[in-house]
Amino acid sequence: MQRQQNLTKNQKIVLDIIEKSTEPLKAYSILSNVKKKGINAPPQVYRALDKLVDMGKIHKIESKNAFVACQSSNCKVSKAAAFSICESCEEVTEIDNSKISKYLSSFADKIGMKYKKYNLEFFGLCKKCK
Amino acid sequence: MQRQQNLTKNQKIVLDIIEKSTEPLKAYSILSNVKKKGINAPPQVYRALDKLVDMGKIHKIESKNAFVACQSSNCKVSKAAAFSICESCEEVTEIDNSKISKYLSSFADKIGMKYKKYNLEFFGLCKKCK
DNA sequence: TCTATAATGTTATATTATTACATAGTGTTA
DNA sequence: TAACACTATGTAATAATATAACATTATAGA
Repeated sequence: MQRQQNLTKNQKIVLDIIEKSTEPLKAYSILSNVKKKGINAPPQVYRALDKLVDMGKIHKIESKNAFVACQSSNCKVSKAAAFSICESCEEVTEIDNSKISKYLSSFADKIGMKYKKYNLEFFGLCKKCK
Repeated sequence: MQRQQNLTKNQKIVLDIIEKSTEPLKAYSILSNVKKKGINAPPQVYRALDKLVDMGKIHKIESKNAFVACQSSNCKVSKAAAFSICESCEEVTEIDNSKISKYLSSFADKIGMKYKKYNLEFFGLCKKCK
């Protein structure tokens, strides 16, 4: 069974490039960037991405089919993530907001759901673009 | 300029099938269901879907690449949407929650963003599957 | 070492979405 | 009505995203 800190070779390569990026990366963009490191085909990238998401090391921005490194240590536990996305400059920022988490888990209780995780994507114009 | 209530032929066909469905529908599933009505190719479906989303008549469940009819009259204005998704039975339910909206718009103020819309997907086990 | 399991590599293919361009309808106004 | 801009439609081709299937190799325990 794989542990948090024991990333495999491909997982390390993929995580590394995502962490170095200032913007969300798409799977095929990752692929083209890691060809020189011996990763040749989509499944190798997608497998690494899946595991990294499971571990909470990265998040998928669903509305963009792109991946960002987790910027919040909380995610390792909750796998919950919230992002603000600027519709002008495309900047994506992770919102580390325990209030949202708390609110949603109490909301889950109220409607009788068992809380697992959530994904929140919040669109608008950032400070700079406003 | 197109108005809320004046849907075009293709938009009506697509909206109709989404409204009649009890689960989120994918674009190509919609396509195969409307071939008998004279819609033959993906762009016809995607164009209708785009417009319907813009109008707030339907929402896209990003994590599933699928579309559901809006179940809340509020969305027409805010284009904000929240869903609970059961990971066991796949049931998707729209959460009409003004608290979340209010909270997020005040949050936007706080971080200096101009609020446009949000998409929240909330995963867990529903009452029945728990 | 043996064995079970996880990870990797590879080819092919499925699924989702868009581009590009031709055609037809609709409303406005000169 | 004719000319026009604009929206919607139809169609073929292709781009972008993701997975299936299977062979091989590495790794960790018993």
